[in-house]
Amino acid sequence: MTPKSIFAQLVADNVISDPNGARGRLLREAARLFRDKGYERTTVRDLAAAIGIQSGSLFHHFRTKEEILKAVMVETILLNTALMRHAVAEAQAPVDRLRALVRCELESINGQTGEAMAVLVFEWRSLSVDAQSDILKLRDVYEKIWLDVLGELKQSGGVNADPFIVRRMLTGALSWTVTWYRQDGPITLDQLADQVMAMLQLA
Amino acid sequence: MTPKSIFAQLVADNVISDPNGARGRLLREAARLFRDKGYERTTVRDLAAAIGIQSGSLFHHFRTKEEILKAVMVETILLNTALMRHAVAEAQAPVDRLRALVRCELESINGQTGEAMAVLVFEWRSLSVDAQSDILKLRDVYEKIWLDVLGELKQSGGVNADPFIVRRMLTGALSWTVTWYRQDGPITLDQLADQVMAMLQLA
DNA sequence: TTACAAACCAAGCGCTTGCTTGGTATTGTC
DNA sequence: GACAATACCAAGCAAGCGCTTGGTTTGTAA
Repeated sequence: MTPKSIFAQLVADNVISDPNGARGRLLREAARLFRDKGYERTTVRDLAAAIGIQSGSLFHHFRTKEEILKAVMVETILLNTALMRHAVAEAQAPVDRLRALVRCELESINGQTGEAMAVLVFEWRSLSVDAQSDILKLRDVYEKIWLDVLGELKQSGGVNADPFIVRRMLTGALSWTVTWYRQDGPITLDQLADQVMAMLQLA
Repeated sequence: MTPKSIFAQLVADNVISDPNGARGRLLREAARLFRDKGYERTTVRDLAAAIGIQSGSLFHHFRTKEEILKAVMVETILLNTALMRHAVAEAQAPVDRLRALVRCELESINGQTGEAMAVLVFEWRSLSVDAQSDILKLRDVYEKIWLDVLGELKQSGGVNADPFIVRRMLTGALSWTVTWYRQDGPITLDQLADQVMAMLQLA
């Protein structure tokens, strides 16, 4: 299963929006604008202009501006949970599974879905409390994949620190790459994943 | 030199504002509001109300709202650079110096100056480009302290990964603690620092 | 007591915001 | 080709925003 075919399957199942449709196009542009300018600084007029419609017409597709932000986050989590699941399934040894997760999350953050992932990380506070708890449930599913792998590694002696804490530290470390890593820079995502493993003395 | 006396010295030297004065009080409240609600969602009326004056009166102390954000960031960096310098000076072995830096940054993020540090990390985009480059210069001084210590450790074989990358990963990991660590929770900041060192297989 | 600056208030201006409204094209279906 | 349903536009409203203004109070020092 390639990332592309996973994506196509989710679109077919109506889990995430078709990027060619109006809704999907808006969500992609919204993610880009939200990351570049922040949710608050992005106006509904900006969003509408990005897909070439009037600002009022936005509210035919979404009831509120916040609903757009939430949709970006929900679809991003669902997609990346699926990608993560497949990445971990293809590796055998616990260390390899961790590397696969690291590599996959780096790809999520710095690849195609990077804008949306950055929004997920940095625009959390812009959501209402209700929406936050909805997203949190989806995140728990995602996080469990990580915790299972880190738990294995702890038992086998690969890591010494607490899995929960390691995961939280890695969340911050990997998310933060969005602020400094450039795909067109001197190091590849594979090399970056290697550096992370080296930092943890696991390679 | 205790953290308190370092703070007092900086106030005496007019490097940072007296927390009892109007300006210092506003900056502390601003940091709290900016962290809790975000810069954009915090209005000048919120800021004024927090120290009990009218919104217009704010502009007697600061020319613009952005100037308040910038002041929060500048003072925070200057304070923490000084704290960091003293922390690293008191440790001897490279590993101990790294632990001192980790411990110090955890304190910055989760202690008294936590609100302001969170603002520094998460409200970066809300600054104008000019203000960003001003802050960046101050950050470089701060970062050099880290890079020197990590460079030593790399040479002595304590770490295998690239110092620049390790620092960036640690920046993310430690900053991220602001989103989940609680001072009144089950683990202390010292234990958290130990976990970080264990994660890096340095303890 | 006077003089003057710093600190503050009350009011509101000009603008932008998210969102609504009433109406018009466009599309799919039988 | 009739007929909804869908997608969109043009206009604008009510509220909130950062900031300004003219004037008053408070602190300080001669």
